[in-house]
Amino acid sequence: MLKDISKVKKENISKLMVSFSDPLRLEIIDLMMDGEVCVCDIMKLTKLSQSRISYHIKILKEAGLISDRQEGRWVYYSLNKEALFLIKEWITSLTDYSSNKKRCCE
Amino acid sequence: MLKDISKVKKENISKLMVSFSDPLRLEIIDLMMDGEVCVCDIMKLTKLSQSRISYHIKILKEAGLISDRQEGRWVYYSLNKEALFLIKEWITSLTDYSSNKKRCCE
DNA sequence: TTGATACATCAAAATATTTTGATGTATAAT
DNA sequence: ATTATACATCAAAATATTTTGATGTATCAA
Repeated sequence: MLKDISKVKKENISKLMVSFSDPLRLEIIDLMMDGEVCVCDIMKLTKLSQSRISYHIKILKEAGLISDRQEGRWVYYSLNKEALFLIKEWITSLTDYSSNKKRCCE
Repeated sequence: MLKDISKVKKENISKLMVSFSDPLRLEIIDLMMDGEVCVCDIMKLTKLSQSRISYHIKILKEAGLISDRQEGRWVYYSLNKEALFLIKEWITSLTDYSSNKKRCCE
């Protein structure tokens, strides 16, 4: 099964996956691929309301997917590589599954 | 379904991520790491209702994450490696993002 | 100190997802 | 032919998530 990875991190994986599960959040993540962004950047680029963006930012942050850095009035958000590696590791463990064909319902 | 990796991407990624976003589905995925399973296997192992399992199986299937193979009365489900590689590739593209620090809101 | 900017947070409404229990379909065994 | 098994599907109810609009807080500039 998921061995060592699952024991400590299953909760995290779940939250991370939820954080990826909204199209708007995927868009925001997409924007962060070019570097740090602040909410006003996202507003300009997506034409979405501020509170709506803040809401999604919060989900991403609580999942550990993004980090923030305040500078004066601005808060800069960026992708958290550690979290991305965690997911990648988990996906890799999935691709290593055994393809045994089993009889079921015996 | 997932054939043309570079082209389909975003829509599929979104569906795949949604399919990962439910704890029950993660459990089902976990069970599939040991090889094929049928609904009755999952029922025995998880003690969940049949229709509940079927519902989640459907989501996973529609996202392209699992494949099915019927044999008599049984339907065997297994993880679809192509889909897993697609996700991995996407996550990899995220980890390659640039970490530029930019001034915002100008 | 006043006003503007950048963002967070809140409660209510809108919307989407999940669960349940019932029913349907195909296969297979008697 | 009848019955049982394995699973799918459906509609309604339960639950969770998202959106909206208003308000709050901190920073900064005049």
